[in-house]
Amino acid sequence: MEEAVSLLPELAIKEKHVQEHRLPDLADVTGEVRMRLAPSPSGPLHVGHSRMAILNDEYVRRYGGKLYLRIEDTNPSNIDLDAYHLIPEDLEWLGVKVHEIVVQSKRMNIYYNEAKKLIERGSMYICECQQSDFKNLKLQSKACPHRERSPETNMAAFEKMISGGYSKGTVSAVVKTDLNHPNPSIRDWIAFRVKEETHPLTGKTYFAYPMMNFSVAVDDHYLDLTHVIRGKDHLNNTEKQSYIFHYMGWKKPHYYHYGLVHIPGTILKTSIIKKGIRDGTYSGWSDIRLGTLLTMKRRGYRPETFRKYWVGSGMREIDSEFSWEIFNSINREIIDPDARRLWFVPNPTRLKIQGSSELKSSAPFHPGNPSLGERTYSLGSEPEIFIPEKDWLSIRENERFRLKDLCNVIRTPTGIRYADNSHEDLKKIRIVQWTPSDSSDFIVEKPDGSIDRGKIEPLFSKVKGVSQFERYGYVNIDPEKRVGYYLH
RNA sequence: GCUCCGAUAGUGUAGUCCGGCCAAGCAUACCGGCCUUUCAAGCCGGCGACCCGGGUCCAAAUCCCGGUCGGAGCACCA
Repeated sequence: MEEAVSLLPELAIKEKHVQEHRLPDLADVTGEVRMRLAPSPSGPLHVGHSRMAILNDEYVRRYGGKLYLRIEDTNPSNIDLDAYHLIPEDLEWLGVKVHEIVVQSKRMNIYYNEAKKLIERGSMYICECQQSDFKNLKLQSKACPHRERSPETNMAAFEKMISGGYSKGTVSAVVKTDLNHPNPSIRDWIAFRVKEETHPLTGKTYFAYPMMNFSVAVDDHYLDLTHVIRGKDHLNNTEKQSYIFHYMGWKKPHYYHYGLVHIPGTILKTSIIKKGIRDGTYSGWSDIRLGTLLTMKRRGYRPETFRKYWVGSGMREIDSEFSWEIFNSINREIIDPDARRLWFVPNPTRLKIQGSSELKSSAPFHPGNPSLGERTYSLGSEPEIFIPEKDWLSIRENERFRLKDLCNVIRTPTGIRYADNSHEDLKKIRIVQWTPSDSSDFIVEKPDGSIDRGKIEPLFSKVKGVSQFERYGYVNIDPEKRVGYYLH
């Protein structure tokens, strides 16, 4: 290797420029790791979710081990049945290797059993206070009247609770913590509550559902997780969950909390998207305006882009702004080598090239990759063509400009006239893309919800996937529908 | 208000735990040049940052204290 470097000094220089970010090592790794992704099934995944998926996957790949997908469906009022299959599909597309899927609603008896152990040990009690009373007492660091009841009484109440003996809001199972804890939300937190809704998966089987902090602690233990990576918004939850680990004498996994990312310029909130789909504002989960993985896939983003971006962002606890600029630049690097060039003319203006003999055009599908072939058109004499209205409006009379890969023309008072086909002053004159008169109508849907209508050159039918519309942008095209989805 | 986090160029980050190799690296954006029949890509060069104030130390982006700014959580969501 050293020899090679000295023989090719430019290689050594190159080496310096490809330095990539590497995620920090995890603490206390002994052999394999076991980690998890824990989304709630309220809808498909979006860009924000992709971070936790990629980060966890990266580490399981680095150290070997097991990655669980744990569907957290213990709140029957916030479940979308489609999410149970959409989430694994999103992950597969992202290239995240899930080894096992765990569904919490199928583990209810595990949670009940652990709760009973805590009740026996006097670490959990059943509270029958009014919600507001319970809250007020806690704020004053005072115990509620049910806190010191005997384990037997609590056990009986818990049995009644899980068999449907209480109605919603009248009872809860509470984990004893520390009533003097400075953070009121950490004081005696609720572990189970009654839900009367029908659960999409288990129907009316259960009446008492665990709160996230309880089921997460129990599952993290029984799945024998070594490391947990999640957003900073879980910092308080980590502290709440640690009480369970402490009471049970369980060994805690290592926790990492990455900072929150603000993702500008797109719609991510599942509740808003759902409402929009219901009332017809959005066409579905892959509506062009959304930030779901389904939408991004449809626009032509590559899964590798997500991985590279999130690995580069690391695991710091700083909050940050998602950079579309950088994200798109990563994606561009991946797609550009295969992106065929095409001419698309938005808002076309039809012009006749006066005074021309028969014209022919020939342009490569990719200037950097001649093997992708070329597109050629024979136009006859004095052909009609389309150019973008925007260009036409800014071209002055007598201005000589070039129709790319065709010929130079001059604007006359009434239209355009053939000038020449000199390549000499290409750097000085305006070069405009054009399409022949027999071009197809084509529509480009853009992420801001707007639509560009125009003409696309006939040979677009040979192209599928992401192409680069010259002087316009990258577009993922659907030749059948004659529609493209704007990428960047 | 309370609790807990954090602060490196326009943006995203490396370095911070174990102070010196950091007169701070990389990417992106921007500027200039080359190449090019795209306002794409590529290549070369450039601009640009350790929040502020004290302290410890031979030495601080790194440790300590105070301030400022930003963020998260705050109880029957996950």
